[in-house]
Amino acid sequence: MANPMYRQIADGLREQIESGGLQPGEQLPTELELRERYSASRNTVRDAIKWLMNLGLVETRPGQGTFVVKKIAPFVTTLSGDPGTGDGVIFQIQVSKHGRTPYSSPVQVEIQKANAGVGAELGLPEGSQVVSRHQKRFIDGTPWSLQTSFYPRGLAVQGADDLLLADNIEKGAVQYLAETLGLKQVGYRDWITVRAPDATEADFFKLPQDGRVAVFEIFRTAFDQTGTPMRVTVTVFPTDRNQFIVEIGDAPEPRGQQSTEDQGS
Amino acid sequence: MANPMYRQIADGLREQIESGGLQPGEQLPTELELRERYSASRNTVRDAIKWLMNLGLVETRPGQGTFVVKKIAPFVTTLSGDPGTGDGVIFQIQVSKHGRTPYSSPVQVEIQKANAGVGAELGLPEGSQVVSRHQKRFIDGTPWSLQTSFYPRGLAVQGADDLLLADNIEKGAVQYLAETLGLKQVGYRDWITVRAPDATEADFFKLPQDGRVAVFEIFRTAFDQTGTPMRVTVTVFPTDRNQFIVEIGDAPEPRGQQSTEDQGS
DNA sequence: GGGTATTTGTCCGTATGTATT
DNA sequence: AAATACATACGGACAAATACC
Repeated sequence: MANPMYRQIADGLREQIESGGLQPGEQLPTELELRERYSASRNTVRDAIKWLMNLGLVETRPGQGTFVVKKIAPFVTTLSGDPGTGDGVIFQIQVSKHGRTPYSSPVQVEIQKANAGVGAELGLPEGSQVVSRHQKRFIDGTPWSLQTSFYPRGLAVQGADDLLLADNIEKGAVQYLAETLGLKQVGYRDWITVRAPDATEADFFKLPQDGRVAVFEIFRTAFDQTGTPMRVTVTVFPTDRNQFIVEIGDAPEPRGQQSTEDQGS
Repeated sequence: MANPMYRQIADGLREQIESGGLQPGEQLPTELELRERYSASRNTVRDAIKWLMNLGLVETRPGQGTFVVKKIAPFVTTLSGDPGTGDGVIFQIQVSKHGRTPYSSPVQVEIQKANAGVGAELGLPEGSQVVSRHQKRFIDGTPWSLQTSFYPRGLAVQGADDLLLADNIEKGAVQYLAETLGLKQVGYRDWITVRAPDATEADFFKLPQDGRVAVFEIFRTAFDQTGTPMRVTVTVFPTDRNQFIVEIGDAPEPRGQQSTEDQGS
């Protein structure tokens, strides 16, 4: 009896879940029933359920019960796309291609002082101003990613006025910059990290506030034909519904989205 | 008073941590002290600390106390390397280049029946046999990743006998296959997911068993000059000490590892 | 090694609040 | 309004891990 009782209870339930005895979406016995079944106090049963919650296996709904989590059908984004295309356009294309419905919110534009990370990445002097363009993205109505692009303020001054327009740029900001300023995006570097969501992100993605579900944070720095960084785009994706693909060298087309276990809705 | 008391206590402590009032590695007040400071019961104080633990801000050590977590200096792996080089060689090069010390355990070789995922990815019929080569990797003595490569059993039969040797192949398995069978790796596809670690992984990486710290799982399918998959490599990396970079098109060299906040030891 | 104090971990019982049906 | 089920909060008891003498 090495393990504490709440772990044994948790393991028992876990086995039922992983063996399929309890299907995704199905309700677990109530705390009272578990208390009797395992001859434990209600608090001990609750500890077991908290453990399973931290593992992401179950979720509780006050007034209803405890349920086996249904996995969200993940969306797979290919990071190694055309080096000359903007992120918004890529999102629309990739999502549509898989028969799902993309939606991008109107762009929220601000002029900000660059913070340390973005300023350094863009190669701007301390305290420079940047144009920030923020968007929320959805797939099939589900909140999917939060994206903010930063452009040097100088670009807008040099003639790319529409960068300051609080509206989607039809052909994408990258294409627009190519047409107005001759700035061609010839490559980018993505820096991928995983962290706990902040309160705003948890709220938007409807994630639990306690940080159980982490988010990807992808910093994309894009370069023009002179090797100068022309934008930094920071996109945040919940890890419970996003996966990524990178293709290097010659790789045949994948056979479609690996839908691990699409447990539908 | 919208928030429950344990959240208020947690927020108070959180502010002290994020403002720097409590430094990484520093000990928090004991449960007894917090109980008096906030006029709450010990269990309520413990709920507050559990909340902070889930957020990854503190850790508890039985018999000692509760401490602000010290972040591990992350290692950044570039996924978009030379399309013709194997993963083991890349690991050695990249880690050494940043002045850190790589170590790869001896290879553990097994012949297995391919599971559904690997078999499909390699394009093998149901139930085919594969050679599995497993390695543990460390950086500066810290467990860093678990890697398993799968090769079609046929390759060993066709003359690549050393695939079955339980030992590191000096120049890397990929180079070895090129020399013996003329199989050149010309590209690969990485599929990046994040999930909770299983018990074995949590144990090896010294992660908490409750799944607070997630792991990256990267499926790399590598292709030979005929477009045929020649290997599948699955690597697991804890998200608390790993980040990734992908470079597409023309991107200048990064200025070195972004050492977010290297909070030393 | 032993003994003791400190600190967190587990487990119990109970009461009351809040969300949902 | 009533019943059900989870959420919060309190108090107490003992166990286990650690540090120190």
